[in-house]
Amino acid sequence: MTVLRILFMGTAELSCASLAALADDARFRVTAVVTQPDKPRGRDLKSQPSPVKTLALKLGMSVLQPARARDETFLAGLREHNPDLIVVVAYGQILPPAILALPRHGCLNVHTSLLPKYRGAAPIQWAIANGDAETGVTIMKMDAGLDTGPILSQRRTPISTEDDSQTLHDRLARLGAALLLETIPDFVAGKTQPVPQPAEGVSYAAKIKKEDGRVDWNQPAQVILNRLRAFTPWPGAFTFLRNAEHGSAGGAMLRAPKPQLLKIWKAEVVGQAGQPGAVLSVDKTGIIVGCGQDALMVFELQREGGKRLTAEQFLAGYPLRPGQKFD
RNA sequence: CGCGGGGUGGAGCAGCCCGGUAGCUCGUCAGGCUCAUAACCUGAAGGUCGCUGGUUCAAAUCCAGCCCCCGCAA
Repeated sequence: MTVLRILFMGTAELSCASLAALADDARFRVTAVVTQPDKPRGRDLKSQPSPVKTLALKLGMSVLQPARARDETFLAGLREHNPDLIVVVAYGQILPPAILALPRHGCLNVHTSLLPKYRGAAPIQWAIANGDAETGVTIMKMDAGLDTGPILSQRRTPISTEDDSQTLHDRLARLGAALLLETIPDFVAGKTQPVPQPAEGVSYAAKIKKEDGRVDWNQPAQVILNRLRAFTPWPGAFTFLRNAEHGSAGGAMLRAPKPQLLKIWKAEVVGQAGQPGAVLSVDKTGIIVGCGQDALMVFELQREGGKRLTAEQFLAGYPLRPGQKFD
C-alpha cells in the first residue's frame, strides 16, 4: 500500500499527541507541519515557538508558520506539498475553502467533544463546568462552518470528580490520537462514510476568559467546584481576600492592605451552611467557605507571588480566621 | 528593556524602609498529663538569612551583578 501523505496543522499542546502518533506510524508520512507564528509569551514576553513547532523540529519535520492561512503565497506553497490529506488539531485559525478543498481526501479534524455538543474553542472546560458525566472526542471531515462537519468516528470517556481540565485534556489528547489512527485508513479506503451531525443537541463552547475564573460565592458549592475544576489550570479559580492584615505589629505592612489574590486549586463540597464568601472554619484539613448552597472545603490554594500550598502550609504562614470574607 | 511578588532551621511566614543578641505558626525529638489521642503542658535539637562582590567598626537588613521560584500579562 502507498504511504499516505499528510499535512498536519496544529498549535496547542493538545495537537502534539496526534502529531506524534502520526509521525510514529509507518502507514503515514507527515510531509510538513503548519502552526501559528511564534508569539511573545512567558514571563519576559519572549517570542516562543508553539508546542507543535517544538515537537515538529524535534522530529525533523519542516514547519510552516503563515500569519494568515488564507494568504495566496501560503496556499501556493501548500499545493506544492500535494498532500493526500490534511489533519487539523487545535490549529487556531479558520481555514478557507481553498484549503479544505486542496487535498484529495479533504481535511480531518480532531475535536475534543461529542459533537454536535460543544462546538468551538473550549469544549473540555465547558463539559466539566457544566457538570457533564461524560465527554469524548470526535473525528470529523471539515466543512466551511465552525466544527459543523460530518462525523467519522467518536469515542467517549467519563468525567470523574477528580478530573480537571488538565487531566481531561491529557486523556482526550491520547484518545483523539488513537482514534485518529484508527479512523484515517478506513476513511481513505472509502469504508467509512462521514455522517452529518444531528441537528439536535447543538451547543457552543465559548473561549474561556480570565474573568470566568473569578469565584462567585453566591453560587451553590457544587457549581463553584465544577467551574474550579474546569478552569484549572487556566485561568484558575480565584478570589480576593480583603482586610489582609498580614504582617505583625511592625506597622510597615499595614499601610497597604490591598486585596490578596488567592487561587484555589483543590476543594470539595461539604454540607454546611454559612454566609457566601465567609470563612466558616479553619483547620489542618482545610478552609471551609460559605457558598450560596452548602459550603466549599478548600484543600490547596496559592497567593500572588507564592507557591501552591496545602491548607495546612498556607495557614502556617498566613493565619486566616473564621469571619474573614472572600470576594 | 512588558508589570509585579518572593528566596530566612524540615514546611509556611515575620524581621529589611529607620544596619547592631535569629522571631512566629507548624513539624521533629525527649519528658509530662490522659483510658486514649492528630488534643493539652514542659523542654530540646536544628539556620553559611539564594550566590558573588562592594560600603561599614558592624550587613538578613544598604549598593551592584548573577541564579532560581511565583502572580499579572499573553
